[in-house]
Amino acid sequence: MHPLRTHISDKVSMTEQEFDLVLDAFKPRRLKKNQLLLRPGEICTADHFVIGGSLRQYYLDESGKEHVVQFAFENWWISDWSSVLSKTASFYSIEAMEASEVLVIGQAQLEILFKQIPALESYFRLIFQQAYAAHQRRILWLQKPALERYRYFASVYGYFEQRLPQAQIASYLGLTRESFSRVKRILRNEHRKTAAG
Amino acid sequence: MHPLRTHISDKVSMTEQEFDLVLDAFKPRRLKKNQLLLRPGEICTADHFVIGGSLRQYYLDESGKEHVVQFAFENWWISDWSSVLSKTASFYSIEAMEASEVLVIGQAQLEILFKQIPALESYFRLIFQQAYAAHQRRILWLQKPALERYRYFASVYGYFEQRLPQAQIASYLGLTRESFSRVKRILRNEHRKTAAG
DNA sequence: CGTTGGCTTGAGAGGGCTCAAGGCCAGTGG
DNA sequence: CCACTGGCCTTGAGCCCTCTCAAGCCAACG
Repeated sequence: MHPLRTHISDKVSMTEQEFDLVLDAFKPRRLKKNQLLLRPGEICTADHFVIGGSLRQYYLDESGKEHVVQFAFENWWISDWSSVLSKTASFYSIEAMEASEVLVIGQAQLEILFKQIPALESYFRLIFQQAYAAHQRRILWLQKPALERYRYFASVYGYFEQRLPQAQIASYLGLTRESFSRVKRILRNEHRKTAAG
Repeated sequence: MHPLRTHISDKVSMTEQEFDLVLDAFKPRRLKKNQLLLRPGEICTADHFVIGGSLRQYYLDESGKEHVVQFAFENWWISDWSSVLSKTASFYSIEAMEASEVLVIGQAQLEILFKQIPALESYFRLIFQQAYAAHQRRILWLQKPALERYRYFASVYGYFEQRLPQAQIASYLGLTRESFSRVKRILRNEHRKTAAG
């Protein structure tokens, strides 16, 4: 079954015909490593469903530092919904971290589909609801010290962690690479002690 | 016009009959100052639309400190959607900061209405989409130094600021009361200089 | 083998925290 | 009318965590 179909079926029920309609509205797009899917200053007009690879959404601050706000892997959605909704310039970049493939759907197209297929709107309502809840949790643990942040990250992102460069994880955790490196050393030492008994 | 009707009409179009159906599904609830609308450990099963007053949603950490994640004023929605969705115990409290009145709707009831009135689901989809975008922005400025956080807060929350106790604002900004107090002094001094020329 | 990218280590600085007082009302009761 | 109280905000001193800046290390690659 198509990965998008699987993902939708996990949340709402949709007929084959409806899903075919949905799938027709998407265009596939391949991205090379480090290629940008969205550039800051552009108005984002589409949503993207990740078929393969991994992407990150980040903000470039005044001093040129990158702040990762979001990752996306297989079966995740990624977009700057703030820009889409308000039709204003995005201040985020979305970049492929590995060679990736995404399915693209324009917001206008999506709105049309919502009218035809209420179940699709239910699905997106759930997606946003979950994303919102996840971000609320993230705000909480961003206020904890570095070590706990990392522990939480490791527990939530589990095996994805291995696919991510340290610098990206550090940024996502709101840490510098250096501090992140030190945090990991502390954890390593704890494990050594535990292992040694 | 009913405040909820106004709020819905700003985002989607809905007939009188549909809106009457919606409104019938709500129950009003009055809260005294400091009264809890949601207690940690409870499963949250409802959404709440604020008619009057103000509420805050906060997390009590292991050391007993409160972390405000969200405020709600007139015409805002507030709930622990994470708990609603997953039907698990909430780790948030929602408390009235002033004597307040909210309209309550159970999630089950809401799902039924979604089936009957697709426009309502559109409305909620938009609400969540906006809430998500707002939280993403919040994550960004939570990483900036205290002064900038406060400036941003003041620019976004504008006149609500006067209705909020300092301690709540401090917590929302991820600061202690003391640090927040110092930040405000710095800003006052800046203004004095500017005013004096 | 030099370069480049990604990770680690070190030393010093600084922003925000903790703990502990101190000030300023508004409300209350003598 | 005034002292007392409790809530709320401010101030101060010292500390700690994380940042910055600067090297150093290692593996991959040309």
